[in-house]
Amino acid sequence: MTALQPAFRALADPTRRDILRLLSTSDMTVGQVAGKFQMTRAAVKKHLVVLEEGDLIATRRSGRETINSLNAQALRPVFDWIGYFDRFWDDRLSDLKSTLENGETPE
Amino acid sequence: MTALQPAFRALADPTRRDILRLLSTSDMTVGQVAGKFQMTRAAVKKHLVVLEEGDLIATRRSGRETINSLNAQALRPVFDWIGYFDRFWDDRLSDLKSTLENGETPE
DNA sequence: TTGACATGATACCATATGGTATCTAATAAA
DNA sequence: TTTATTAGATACCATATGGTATCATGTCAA
Repeated sequence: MTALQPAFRALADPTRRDILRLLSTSDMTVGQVAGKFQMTRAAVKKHLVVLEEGDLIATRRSGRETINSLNAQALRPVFDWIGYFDRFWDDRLSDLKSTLENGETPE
Repeated sequence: MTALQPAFRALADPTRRDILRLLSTSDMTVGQVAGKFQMTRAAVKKHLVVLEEGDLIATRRSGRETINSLNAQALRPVFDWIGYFDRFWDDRLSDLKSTLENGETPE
């Protein structure tokens, strides 16, 4: 079973969502990420920990620096969970998807 | 701009996500929803308020009952926000979508 | 070696959050 | 008209959360 909760929890904070966007442009050290926000490095670090708990980012050590990188794959289960509801949308993708999965050609 | 925050916040709690799933099967009164969970009606009511703040559910009064119904449309911006990252997934939908949006036919 | 720098860890604080218990108001039914 | 039912409002509580300040540690460079 996929642990959705830590990912959903991590996404609930706007700063953390901004961090994910940032990391989608390039990997960054803790200091580089912190430099983009109006809060202390410690606060940013805490957000990074929550993102890590949600498996939304990966970290690797390089000397005295810790490099944070996006793990977008972990967003997939969240995307799919929400995607369940697309059947209730007016402009939905489900018709398209099922059509293609059946090997048919859309009009 | 779409107010993503109240929706993301509402989705961060597992009980609230369960409530959304419940309401996707049928509209329910507060009491009916509460009957599905191991917590007081007051606690469930609080969750319903948060879901309402996120615009994820709509309510209408019928006599002394309040009927809650899913507003799946409000999940769309959340879905799209996460969908931004699909370009980083191995098995992504973006190629397919852009192809179709250009009126082309997938292979 | 010594100092500067990047990070991590910890203690602390105010507020938000998720829950309960309890009370009031409106409506349906006897 | 009573009485039971459904819901909303409020007070209260323990814990989680988002933030700060501060200190310890490892690593790079002079």
